[in-house]
Amino acid sequence: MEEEKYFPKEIEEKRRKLWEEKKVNKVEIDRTKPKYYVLSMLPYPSGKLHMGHVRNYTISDVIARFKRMNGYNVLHPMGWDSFGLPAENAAIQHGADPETWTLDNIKYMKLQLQKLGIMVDWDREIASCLPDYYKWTQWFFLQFFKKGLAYKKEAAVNWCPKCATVLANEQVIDGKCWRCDSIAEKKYLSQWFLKITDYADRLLQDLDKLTGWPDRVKLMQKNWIGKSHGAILKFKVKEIDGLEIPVYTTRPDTVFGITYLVVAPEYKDIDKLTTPENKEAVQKYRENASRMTEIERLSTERVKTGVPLGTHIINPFNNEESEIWVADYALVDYGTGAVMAVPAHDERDFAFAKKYDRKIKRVIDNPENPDAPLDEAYVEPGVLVNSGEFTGMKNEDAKKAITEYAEKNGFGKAKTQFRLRDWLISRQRYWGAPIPVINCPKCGIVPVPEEDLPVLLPKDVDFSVKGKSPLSTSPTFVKTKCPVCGADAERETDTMDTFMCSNWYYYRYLDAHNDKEAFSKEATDYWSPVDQYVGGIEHAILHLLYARFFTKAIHDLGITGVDEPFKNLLTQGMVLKDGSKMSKSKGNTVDPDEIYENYGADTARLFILSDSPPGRDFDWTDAGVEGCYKFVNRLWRLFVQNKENVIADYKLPDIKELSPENNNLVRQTHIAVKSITQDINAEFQFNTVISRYREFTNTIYDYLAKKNTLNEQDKNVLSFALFTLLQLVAPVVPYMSEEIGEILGLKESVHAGTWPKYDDNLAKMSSITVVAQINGKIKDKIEVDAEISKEELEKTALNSEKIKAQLEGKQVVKVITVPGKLVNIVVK
RNA sequence: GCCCCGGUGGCGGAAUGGUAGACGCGUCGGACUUAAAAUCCGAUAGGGCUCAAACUCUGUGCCGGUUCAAGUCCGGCUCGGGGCACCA
Repeated sequence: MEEEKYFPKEIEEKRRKLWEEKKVNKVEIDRTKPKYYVLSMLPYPSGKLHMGHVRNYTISDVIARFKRMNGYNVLHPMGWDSFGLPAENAAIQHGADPETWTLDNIKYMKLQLQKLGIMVDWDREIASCLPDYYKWTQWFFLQFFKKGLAYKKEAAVNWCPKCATVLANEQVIDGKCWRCDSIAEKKYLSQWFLKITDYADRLLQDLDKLTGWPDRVKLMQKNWIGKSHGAILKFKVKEIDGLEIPVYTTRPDTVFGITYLVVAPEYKDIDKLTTPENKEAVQKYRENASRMTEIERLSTERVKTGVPLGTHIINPFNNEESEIWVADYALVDYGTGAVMAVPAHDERDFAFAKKYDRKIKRVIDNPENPDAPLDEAYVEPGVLVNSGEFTGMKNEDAKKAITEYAEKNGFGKAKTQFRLRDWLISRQRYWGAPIPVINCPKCGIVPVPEEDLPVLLPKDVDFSVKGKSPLSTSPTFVKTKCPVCGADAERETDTMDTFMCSNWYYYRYLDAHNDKEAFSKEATDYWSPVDQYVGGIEHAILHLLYARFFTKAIHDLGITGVDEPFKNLLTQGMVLKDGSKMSKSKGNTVDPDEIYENYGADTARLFILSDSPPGRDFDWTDAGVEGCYKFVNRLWRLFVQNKENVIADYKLPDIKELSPENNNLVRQTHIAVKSITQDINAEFQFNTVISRYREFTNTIYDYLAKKNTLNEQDKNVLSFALFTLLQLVAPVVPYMSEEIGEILGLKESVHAGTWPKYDDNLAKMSSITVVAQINGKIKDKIEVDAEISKEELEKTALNSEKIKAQLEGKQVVKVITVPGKLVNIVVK
């Protein structure tokens, strides 16, 4: 018999074109079905797909296909996070037009994605760099501005002195400029911020609602938001009437132990607080600090430094005077920018006090060991000493008592503090969405009227300009009229952080061509929230937190009804090659095109799901691809070699009428359906799903190996097994299963069909193996009827020859019987 | 430093407290072939005793505990990975 060989390239090419022509993945609102929105993090169009993309999109695609076969109306869209630095660098380095560069990459990568066989409704494709998209990014900015959620203030940015340019956080690697290795400095510029801190508490509290998120990610967000409880305490400055320094502390109980006070180098009142004798030293220290910040980050042993200002605070609790110092271990943008120093009970203050010979005053004792020497800061709970009327209190109680005392006397109050800072969205960059505001000399900051959106990116810019946004070099862009008073005015030349674009893309897919609004309420009401989000763990904090913030903000503006965007989250691990991270510099990357060419996308999909659970790192090996290619061929042969025996409209006789082998095969089929369905539903455990594919395939091969000829019953049972297998593998190997469905005479696409159901009564074998143990050690394995009663099972085990021999001369204390599993006989 | 997660054959990894190592990769042996590729069959944690089988002991990073029964639960270490990092 002439064997029909498996040629993946031909099949995949043919199928892909058919799917695209027929738009088989087109999806619309359909209220007759439950909806399911599966989303994968959209790629940056860097040039070529990498294996991380392949893994990400295969996972989401298999979920999408599985859900569609289970009767859901499934949306699985795709788009491009297409603003960003690489495009701009291409412009700087070889004069490319960022837009052309980006759109060319999109074109190429889109084909690569289509070759992967993902079921995407490409009519909903979006690209964040196109005006019909960024118009709405700008529109959202304006809504935030109107609500007071977007504001401008002076802020520190990373600055490369050699390139004379601002660096994004990601461009500062180990404290150095990514391009020239100069030490990055801090510089102060007026920048746009979004007030994410207004949402700190809700972002924290609502983490509890996200039961479908990995605990790890929720914990990372929780730490990032960093809520703490403490107090603001205000200290009068002895030398300056009316000037107070407020500090934030989580340890008001240690207030009697203050021996000095520290302000950050950028503290606003620092000039007032510095005496003329100290002016020079303080000035020098502050200059150094601005330069040293990043260098210091490099050192593991952070040496604390500081200089005194010459002024003093008065502690209102005991009227003691203490020096005020400037030290860079105080952070200007956390708390009040000033810290009360209690060396006896804070490790940092202790180290500083030792270095500069400051007084260390103990105010909390360990009740179990009150005379222990203070070799290091004592930070454990204890009892207050040397603390006036609070002496003798437990320190936890004293926190409250001292805060209340301060509040009553007007020099303090309780305070909840977050580590989360407002989100700096200004970028002095070209390839981003322009911030839609106008600076008018008379009216100040004026938002661009909504009807004038989008504010288009100009083409006439100089990319090589240093130290400011390239937009500022455009003669046509900057000069404009004030929309309020009509006077000559200038446009804002900063663009928005690309995270602002990726904040809301998953809503645009829902109504991608709407030119009246960002998306319709009808579309978001139907599709939101995202049921399953799939993407890399590297976005655990920033993107996922910004997107949550965005959703809450537009929820409060009445734009959507949901206040959490992503119901379930799957964070997939990295793709490694032979144990180490794939990277161009190591030369160990794998090109998806090459895999498509040599093995086909089906094999690539199968392999990338097969060896590791989705959440773990995955090691790509050449041997592994080969192994999966063999299995795909084995599957192909199983179907194609038996096509003569397959009955498309097979009928399955009652289980009681089946021959023993057929009975067995029917049961094995139900077992396969059950375990595969459960493994996908539980945790998207595709690695075990693929193991089951192999087991079930082996079962059918074994069945056939024992048959020379097939009678009618055999053919019907075999057809049942084969069609079920075909449905089960369809989400993972979509091209091959579609081709085989046609070869075997299916009238409609296997992907449009339904997911097989299982019968719990049939999803088990008629006889099972049970272990007989003595004191927990296995002594025998016995074959029993699956329906055997507990009593019968116990009797059978006790009657086993091996068990009887072992029980000789011993006394049975008790017998534990677990039906279907084991019998354990406890003896002494 | 603080927080989190892991440690199972040569490798990737399976295992609702109930047969540890499913499934695969690799390796070894065999069949088919003039030969090779492909394919198919078998073996594959370690040790003891055996010609062989049967049998038996030890094994999930280390030490201890709970339990009839522990890779799984609890306590204490240790090694590896990740997140945050002077947050007062």
